[in-house]
Amino acid sequence: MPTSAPETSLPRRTRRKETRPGELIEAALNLFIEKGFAATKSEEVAQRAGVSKGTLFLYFATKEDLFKAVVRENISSLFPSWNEEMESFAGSCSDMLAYAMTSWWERVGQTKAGGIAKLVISEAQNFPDIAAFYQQEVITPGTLLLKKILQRGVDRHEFRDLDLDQAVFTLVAPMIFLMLWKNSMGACASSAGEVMNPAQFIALQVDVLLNGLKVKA
Amino acid sequence: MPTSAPETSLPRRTRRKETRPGELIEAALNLFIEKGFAATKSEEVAQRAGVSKGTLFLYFATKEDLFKAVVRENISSLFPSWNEEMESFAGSCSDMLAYAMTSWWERVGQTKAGGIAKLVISEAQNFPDIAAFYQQEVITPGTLLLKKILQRGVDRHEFRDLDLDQAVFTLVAPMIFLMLWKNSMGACASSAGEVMNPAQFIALQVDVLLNGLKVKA
Amino acid sequence: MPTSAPETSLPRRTRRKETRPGELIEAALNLFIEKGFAATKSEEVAQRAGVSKGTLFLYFATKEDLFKAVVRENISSLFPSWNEEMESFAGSCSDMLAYAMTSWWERVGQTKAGGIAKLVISEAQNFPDIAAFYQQEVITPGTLLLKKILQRGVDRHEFRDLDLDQAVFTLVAPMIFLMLWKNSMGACASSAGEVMNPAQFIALQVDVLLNGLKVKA
Amino acid sequence: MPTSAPETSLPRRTRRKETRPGELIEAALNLFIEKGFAATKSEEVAQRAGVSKGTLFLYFATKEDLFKAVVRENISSLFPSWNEEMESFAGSCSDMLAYAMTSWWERVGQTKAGGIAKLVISEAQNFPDIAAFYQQEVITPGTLLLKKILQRGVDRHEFRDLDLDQAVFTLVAPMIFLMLWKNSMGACASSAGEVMNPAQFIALQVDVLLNGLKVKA
DNA sequence: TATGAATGAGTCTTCATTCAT
DNA sequence: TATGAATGAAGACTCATTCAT
Repeated sequence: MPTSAPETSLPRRTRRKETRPGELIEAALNLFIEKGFAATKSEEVAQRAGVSKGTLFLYFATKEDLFKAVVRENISSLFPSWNEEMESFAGSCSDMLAYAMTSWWERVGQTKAGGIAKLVISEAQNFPDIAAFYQQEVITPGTLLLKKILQRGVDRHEFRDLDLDQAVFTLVAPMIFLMLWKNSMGACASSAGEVMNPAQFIALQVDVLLNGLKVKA
Repeated sequence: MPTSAPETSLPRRTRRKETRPGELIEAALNLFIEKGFAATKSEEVAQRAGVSKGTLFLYFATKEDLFKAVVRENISSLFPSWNEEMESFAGSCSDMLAYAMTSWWERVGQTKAGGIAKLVISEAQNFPDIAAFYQQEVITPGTLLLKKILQRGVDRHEFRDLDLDQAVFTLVAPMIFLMLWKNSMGACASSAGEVMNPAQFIALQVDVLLNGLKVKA
Repeated sequence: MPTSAPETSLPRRTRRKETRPGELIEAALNLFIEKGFAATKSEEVAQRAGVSKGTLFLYFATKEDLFKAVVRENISSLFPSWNEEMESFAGSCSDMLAYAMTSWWERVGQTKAGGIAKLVISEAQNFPDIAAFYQQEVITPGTLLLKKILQRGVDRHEFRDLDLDQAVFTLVAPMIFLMLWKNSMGACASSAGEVMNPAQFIALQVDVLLNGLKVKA
Repeated sequence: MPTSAPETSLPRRTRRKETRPGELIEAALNLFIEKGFAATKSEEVAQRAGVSKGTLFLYFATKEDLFKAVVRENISSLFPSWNEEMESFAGSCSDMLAYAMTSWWERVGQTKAGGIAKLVISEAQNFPDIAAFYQQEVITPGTLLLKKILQRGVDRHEFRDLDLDQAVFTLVAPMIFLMLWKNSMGACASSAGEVMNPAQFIALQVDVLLNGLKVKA
C-alpha cells in the first residue's frame, strides 16, 4: 500500500472521446480475429481497450455495430482511394491487374484486416445482418472495382471477351484463399514446412491468370 | 425381458448400441454445417438423432469431442479410387484437369462433405488437432493428386513448366472459394439475384486456367 | 464437515416436474405483489421456489410468460365456475348482485390474487403485452359476467334500464378501489386507525348501488 | 463576465439557478406519469429539462429524491378554494354533489395531477413517506370535503342517514377508478374501441349514486 | 455550477453438463 | 444404458451515479 504512488499513474477515469472509438475498434479487430466474433466477449474488448464494459456500449450500441465499425474502418474506407487510383492508372491492363492484386494483399491481406474475410465467412449464417452488411460494404464494391479492370482490358482488346460477372471470381478466389490460409489453416503450426509464401503465390497466380485472360497474339 | 425371443428374428426393439454414435455424428454433421459449431445446441443434436440430451453425453464427453468425431468421421478418403481413376486416365491433360475439377465438385463440393471445409476453416484455430488431421488426410493427398495431374501435363509438354507446388493452388483456390460460398455467404438470402451457378463458375475457371497453364502453340 | 450428515437432508437435485410450475407461480405471485413486476428478479423467484435460476426458465420462457401464468392460475381460472354459478342462480337480481360482489372479494380481493389488479395497473404502460393479456383474460370476461347480471335485472324489471356498458363500472369501481386500497395505500401503516373494513365497505356500496339501480316502486 | 451589464435589463443568459429544480421537477412529473418511476431514465429527465445528466444529480441526490420532490410539489392543495366554494353553495345537495364530482374531474382528473394518483398508488409501498404525505395532504382533506357534502344532504333530509365514513367511498371509488383507467389500462391501445368517455361515465355514476343516496319520496 | 464521459453492479436469458432415477 | 429435470457459469446490455474538467 505505497503512499508514494508515482504521479505518472494514469487516473482511473480519462476523458478521450475522440480517441476511444478508434481504440475500441482496434481492440475488437484483434480479438475478433483471434477468437471469432461470437467467442469474443464484449467485456474483453473493453478491457483490451483499457475502458470499462459500459464505455464500450457508449460508443457502439451492440456487438454487431462494433463489428460493422471494424469492417468500415478497416476495409470499406479503402475503396475510395483505390477506385481513384484505378481510374487514373496509366499502364497496361495486365500491369493494372497485377498491381491491384498486389495492393490487395499489401493493404488488406497481409494486415490484420485480412482476417475479416475468415470472420465473415465463419459467422455469416449466424449473423445475417453482418453478412448483408459485408456484401454491401465490401463484396459489391470490391467486385465492381475488379470488373472495371477486366472491362478496361476487354475494351482495349488486351483481355478475352468473357462473362465478366464470372471472370472476377478468377481474381477473387486466389486472394480469398490466401487470406483464409493465413488466418486459418496456415496459422496452425501443423502444416510445418509448407509455409505459404504470399508473394510467390500471388506472382504465380497472376502469371497464370493473365496468361489465361489475355487475347492470344 | 422375454428370454424366449427367437435369436434368429430381428428383435423388434433393435439393439442400437452400436449404431448410436453414428446416428449422433450424422445429426451433428448436418447441424454443424447448417449453423456452425458454436451455434449448434447439443440438445438439437440429440433430438435430431432421436435420443435424449443425456445420451449424447454418454457417447461424447463434451461438445468438442463430438465435433472432432464428426470431422474425423467425415473426412473419408476418396483418394484411393480417385488416384486410381487418374492413373488410368487416357485423354489429354486438359481433359483430365477439367474432369478432376468437375468430379471434385460433384463428389465433394456439392455434397455435405463440401461443408466440412468451411467447418474446418472456421474452427481450425480452436481445434488445432482437427486442423492437423485435415491437413494430413485431405489437403496433403489432395494436393498431391492435383500435382500429379499438372506434372503429367508438364511431362507431355501440354502445360507450362511452372513451380507446381504453387501452381496447384491455382486449382485449389477456386474450388475452396466455391465450396465456401455455397456454405457461407451464398446461404444468406442477402446476395440477391447474384446466385452463383457452380457449373458455369467451374467452366469459366477451368477455361481461364487451362488457357493460362497451357504451353502456347 | 460432519460426515454424519442426516439422511433426511434433501438432495440438492429433486425431480418434481409436476409440482414445479405451481411452486414457481406461487413464489412469483408473492414476489410480484410484494415488489412489483419489474422490481422482482427472476433469480429471487427461483430461489423462493427452492430451485435454481435455470429451472425457472425451463418452465417459463420469459418473465412475462411467468406473469401471465400467475394471472391465469389465480384469476382466469375462476371464471368458468363463476359463470356457471351465475347462470344457475335462483334468487332475485339484487341478491345475485350482492352475492357476486361478496364472492369477488372473498375469492379474489382478499386473497393474494387481489394484488394483481394493482400490479397490472402499475405496469400496464411499460408492458403492453401484459395489459392486453389482462384485458382479454380478466377484464373482458369479468365485465361480461357483471353485465349479464345487470341485464337479468333489467329483463326482470328489477333494475332500471341503463346503458349497461357504463353501468358495470358502477360495480367495478368500488371493488377495484378496495383491492387497490388493500394493496397500496392501506398497506402503509401511515393511515393509522382508518383501517378499511372490507365487509362494511362492500355492504354499504351494495346497499347504495342497489338502491340506485333498482326500479322505484 | 461583463460587469457593466445593467442590472435592470434581463440578462440574456438568464440566471436559472433558482428555476432549475422546478424545471427538472416539471420534466420528471411528465415522464413519471407517462412511464412510471422505474421506467423513467434520469438522462431523459435531464434532457427534457434541457440540462445535462450531471446537473440533475446536483439538485437531487438520487432518483428517489427526485420522485419525492415531484410528488410533494404537485400535490398542491386545491382544497381551500374548494372548501370555500362548497360552503357558499346555494343549490340542492344533489346538485352540489354532481358539481363536486364534475369539478374533481375537470380540475384534477383530466389534468396531469390525475396521473399523480396512479403514481402514488403504484409506488406507495416503495415510498411510505410519500404515501403518508399523500394521505395527509390529499386523502384526508378530500374525504373531509366530500363528507361535508353528504352531511349537508343528511341534515337537509335529502340523503339517507348512512355511515358517512363509508359512504364517501361511494364517491371516491368511481373517480379514482376513472383516473386510474385514464392513466393506465386506458392508455394502452389494447382496449380496442372501448374507449372510456369520462363525461358519460361520471354522468351515469352520479345518476346511480344520487338515486341510491337520496331519501325515497 | 455545469458538463457528459466513464463506471460497474445488476438483470434477463442461454446452454453445456450433471445426476437421480 | 437411457432419460430429462436441474444446475449455474456466462454473456450482452442497461442505467443510476460519479468525477475530471
